[in-house]
Parts: sequence; C-alpha cells; structure tokens
Amino acid sequence: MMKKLDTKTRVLNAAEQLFAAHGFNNTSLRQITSEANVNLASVNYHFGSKKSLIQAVLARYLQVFMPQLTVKINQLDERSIDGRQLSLDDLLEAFVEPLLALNRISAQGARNFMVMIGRGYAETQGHLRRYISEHYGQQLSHIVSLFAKVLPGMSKADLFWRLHFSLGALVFMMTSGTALAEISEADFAEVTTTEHIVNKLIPFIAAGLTN
Amino acid sequence: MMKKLDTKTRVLNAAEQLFAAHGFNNTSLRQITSEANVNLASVNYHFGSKKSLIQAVLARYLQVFMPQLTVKINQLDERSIDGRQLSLDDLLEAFVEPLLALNRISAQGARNFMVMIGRGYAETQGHLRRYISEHYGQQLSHIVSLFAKVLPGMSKADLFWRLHFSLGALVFMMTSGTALAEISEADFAEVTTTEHIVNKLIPFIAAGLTN
DNA sequence: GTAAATTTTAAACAAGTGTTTGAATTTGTG
DNA sequence: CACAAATTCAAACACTTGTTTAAAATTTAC
Repeated sequence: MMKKLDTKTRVLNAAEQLFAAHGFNNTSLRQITSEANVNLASVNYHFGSKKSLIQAVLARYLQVFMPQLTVKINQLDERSIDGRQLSLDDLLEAFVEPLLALNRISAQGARNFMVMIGRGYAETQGHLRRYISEHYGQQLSHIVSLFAKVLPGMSKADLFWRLHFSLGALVFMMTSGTALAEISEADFAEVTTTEHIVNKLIPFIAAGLTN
Repeated sequence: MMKKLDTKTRVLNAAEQLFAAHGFNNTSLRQITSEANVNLASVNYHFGSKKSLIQAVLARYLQVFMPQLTVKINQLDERSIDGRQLSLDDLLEAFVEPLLALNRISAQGARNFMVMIGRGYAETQGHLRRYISEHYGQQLSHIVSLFAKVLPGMSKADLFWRLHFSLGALVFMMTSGTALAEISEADFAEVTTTEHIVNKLIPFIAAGLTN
C-alpha cells in the first residue's frame, strides 16, 4: 500500500531525522536531499531557504503540540476558577500527553521535537527563537504565569532561573544522548523511550522547582 | 607594562572567547586569527589542526580544575573515613571553589569553561569526550561513586539519569544565555556572574537529586 | 656577526556550503 | 489531445571552510 510521499514531506522527514541526529548547522542540504531521494534544488524550490526549512520542520510539530497544550492548560484554568487548588504536578502533567501525541507524526516524533527545540537553543538560531516567540509567545507567557501561581512565594527572578534549569535538564538530556554514559563508563541496557525519560525527569524537575 | 603575549596564547585566548560565544563549529579559524591579530596559518603551525586547538583550549582549564577538584574530593574521602557522614551538600560544594578559581586564568574563565564543556556535548564533538574520558575518566568515575554513597537507596540507573539532568541544567543554563528571556519577555537586570548562577543552581540540583 | 632554527607571512589549494539558473519533464486543465 | 502551470533536474554560481606551501622575516646559538 505504502503510497509514495510527495517531495515536500520526504524532505521534511529526512531533514527532521538528520537535524535531530546531527544538529542544524551540521546537516547539509545535500545530505537531506540525498537521504530523501529528491533533487538538491527542491529544498529551495519548496521552502525557499534552509532557514525556512528548519522552521517548517519544527512548525509541523508546534502546530500539533501547542494547541493540545493550550487545551490542557485551559482545563487547568477552569479548575482553578472552580476554586480547587492547582498543583505543580498538575501543571507538569499537562505537558506529557501533548508531547507523547507527537509520536503519531513520526516514529520518534516526541523525541525529535525535544531534541530540535534543544538544538535551537544550543546552536544560536535566533530566527528559530523569533519564530517561536512570534507565534507562541503569548501562550508561553501565560504558562509561565501559571508556574508563578503554583509556586507562590518564589520571586520572579528565581522562577526564571529554575524554569531555565528545568528546560536545560530536559533539553540536554535529549541532545547529549549517550555522551555521559561514555564518560562514566556506565552502561544501562534499559530501554530509553521518550515516555521513560519524561517519567524520570518530571520528579526531578518537580523537586527542583519546589525546593 | 602589558607584555605582548606570544602567538600561542593569543590564539588560545581568542579561540576561547569565540568558542564560548558561538560554539566550536560556528567559529572559523579566520575569525580566531583575526581576533588574535595573528596569521591564519599559525593555528595549524602551533596546534596542528582545529580539533587540536579545541582540545588545547579546554585542556588549559581542565589542567587547573581537575587537580583542585581532586584535592577537595580527597578531603571528603578522608572525612568519610573518619566516620563522619558525607552529605550531598558537601559533595556539591566541593565543585564550587575549583570552578571559581578558573576566573584567575581568564576574566570569564569559569563561565567560558562551563559553556565549552556544554558545547562539547551539544555539538557532537566525539574527540572532546574521548579526550576527557582518557585523561580524567577515573577521577570522574570516582566522583560518581561518591554521589552514589551520599544518595543511598537510589538505583544506579536513577543516579545516572539525575546526574544527567543536573549536568544538563548547568550546561544549558550556560549555553542558552538570554534565550529564554527573549521568549518569556522577562528581563531581569540582575547581574549574572558565574558565582550568582552557581548559587542559584546548587539548591535546584540538590533538591532534584535528593527527592 | 654569521649560520641555523624557528616563526610569520601571503597565497593558493581542495572540498564543502547554500543558492540560482534555465532547460527538461511531469502534472493538471480545458 | 494540447496547452499551460507546476515540478524536477543537472549544472554552475559565489562563498566559506580547514589545510598546505614555500618564501620571507625573525629569533636563537655559536
């Protein structure tokens, strides 16, 4: 059955895999088009430039993730209005389902998405941050304000730092892969699904934020 | 007075600044030699290759940091033998002084060092990890075993993950710089010295590890 | 002070990058 | 089918990369 995918999608898929594996700057258009079995020029034809391709790859996930996250967040808002107390765990849990839903887009969708977000920070891709800020800045600000609500008494500056740290723990985890394992010579045969990692991470973040 | 530094040192200094600011792959030898006011070819003459230059830049810090850390760690070991209980805070504190001592090498030494370690992971610089692993693998393994000691009851796998997360929080913090600030549109005029960041980070990590 | 070793210099190299071009081909439409 | 629009293709473009070369300049040693 396997219908032949159109050029645009094949480029997006190949780019996603390579971006996640080797980063944006270390992936050439020739690698991408070769992997996708399309002509080199088709990237510029369909996307305009490499920068736009990077944005398109991430947009495919953001367009699924952010609305779902917003739904979850709105549910929390309503609950909050009802008078019930909003907890940090509730807030963190809200991220999990929208994230894991990304595996429906691609086999390693959730993982690739997180890795690429991380790489967007590590490599200084200003255009990516601008893109996210333009399209989702308000929603993200709202989410930060919810963190402030469930962590009363924490200064804005402290919250800023700790969310930074949390994001860092997540992102680094994704990008560094088995790097530390090499150094520490520890070798855990565990399966490291995204779900597994997220479940390890949330308690860590929760503890760090609560203090 | 300001004695003119030799070519080798000027290259190391310029490379350090640029590597920390823009990453290894995004810094060209021409940028480095131009910033250092030396000839392009002098990098290959004095260091052999760009890879070797990267290692040399980091080695300058590792050679200071690791011995000092080892001294601190050994002190903890002795105390531990004396029967007194070793705490997580003790262990984390052992890193601070050796780290801040790096500011004696360069104005932003400690910061640059951490940033570059982070970039070594984010960009996939296998040769860097190999270098660190070869030269300091044993000491690092010993340190991991101390974490295991002060965190009894935690499985090896859990410890592995959480140390990963902790390192991630640190490293991402260093490399991402003001990125999250742009998105969240938060703007804290605070001074962000290395000491300041480290002092914010340690409680976060301690909480996340303990839990 | 002169010869030898070290270092610096400008120039070129080969390889790789993103992008553009214009002709060939495929696709969709009347 | 035939015409027009959309897409694919090979080739070339202009530029940047790390590295090498061989001559010039400088420093060191006797």
